[in-house]
Amino acid sequence: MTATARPGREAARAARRAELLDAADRAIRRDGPEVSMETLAAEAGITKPVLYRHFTDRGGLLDAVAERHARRLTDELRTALSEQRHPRERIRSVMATYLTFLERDPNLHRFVTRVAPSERPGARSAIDDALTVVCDQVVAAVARELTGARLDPGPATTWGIGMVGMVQLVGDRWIDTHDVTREVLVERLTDLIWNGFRGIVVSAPRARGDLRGPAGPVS
Amino acid sequence: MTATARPGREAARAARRAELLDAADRAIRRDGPEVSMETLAAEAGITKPVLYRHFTDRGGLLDAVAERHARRLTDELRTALSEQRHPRERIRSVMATYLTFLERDPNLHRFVTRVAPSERPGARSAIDDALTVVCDQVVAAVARELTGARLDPGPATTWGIGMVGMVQLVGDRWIDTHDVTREVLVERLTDLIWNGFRGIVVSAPRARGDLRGPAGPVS
DNA sequence: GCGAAGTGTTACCGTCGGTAACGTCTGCGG
DNA sequence: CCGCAGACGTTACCGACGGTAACACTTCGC
Repeated sequence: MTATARPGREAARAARRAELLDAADRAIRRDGPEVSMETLAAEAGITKPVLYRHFTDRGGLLDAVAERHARRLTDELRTALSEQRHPRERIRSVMATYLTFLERDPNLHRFVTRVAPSERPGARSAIDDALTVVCDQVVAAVARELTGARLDPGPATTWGIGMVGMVQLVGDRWIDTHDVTREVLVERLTDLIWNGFRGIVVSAPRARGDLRGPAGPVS
Repeated sequence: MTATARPGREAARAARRAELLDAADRAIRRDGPEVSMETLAAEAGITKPVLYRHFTDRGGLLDAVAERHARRLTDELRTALSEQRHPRERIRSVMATYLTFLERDPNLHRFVTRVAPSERPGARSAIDDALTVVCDQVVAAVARELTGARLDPGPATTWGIGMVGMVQLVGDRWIDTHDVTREVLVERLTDLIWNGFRGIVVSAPRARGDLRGPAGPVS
């Protein structure tokens, strides 16, 4: 617009894209996830073809919207996982982070976890990727914990993913009922997970340096 | 008044409905969950309006298809929960039941857990209900276990739902990778859950300890 | 035979995702 | 100053799909 010199066509395009995403975000928050492309465009003050010049298709747009939030979430989770030193606090921190995110905007969460993935039949959506990222983070943390305790890190993937799924469904139901406070929920989930691990660690054969088989560290 | 209450009429209609559902089931298995109503009708050897006379709309049809499988699953889970006496075996049995169901027809599972629910925007789908039923079953079992151990059954809902979510996501990812056998997966999940509970039950007043440190022997 | 009710059809509508084709403003090189 | 390249925006349309109206054929009780 003004004397912005030459912000670079590329940068300008990226900025415009961000604006469109902001508008889409507003529209989704307001009208739910089934908004038509027309409404999406109208919210941005333009018409459909412009949207299609910035995003390949509806799936691409929704995917991009979801990706922003997913990225924010994964970032927060990453710090939560890295900040806390004590394993139990780490678990609790992750739980609290996720549930806070969930509580902040339930509609958006529904959109991200339910609608956006199923909107693109075959393609791997950014949401799937984001969930994968979250799972990978947790899995890696679990694996570290296991190897630190001289245990076979093989089950880390299963357990890590399991924790994510656990929090996901619990959170999903909790949005509707809101039957307990977030703090209580966090406490309960942490209890279950923490005790689960402690039980495994305590009851497992603890031969030093005995990682069953040639199974290396988890990918 | 509709005094024409033929005894066979109602049954015939139900039978026809079942046929249509069978056809829909085949089509979904073959072409994925995004099948058009035309294809669905064609698979049954008829045209669209007939479908709409038996089911209110697309959502209703999909819902009915999903409900059958959901009912089968919940039945199997119910028996699995009631047959086994030992808590650990009960957990294992439920896990195995669900994963077997999952393995038997992955596309169908995807359809049931992903597509069908989001197909009806606001309405509570039969799938949601089915998931609720499953959760309720597990929650009740957990509550029984807790009260049996003279513990507060308050967290039962959280833990029960958490377990369901855990198995759900783990199973979902497992379909794609199939990185371990079902038996191993069942074992790992059972380990986590069982140890989680044992840890809680054993250490009613929670004792905190670092995983890496010399965790005091429990049990 | 005749209406009622069920089963089936064709032909259509409205919506929506997606696109082609056109107009407009801007800045650049001649 | 002219013209042209190209991004930004539009209108008008297509095709697919969910859903429905209207009509035709069988069946059965009266």
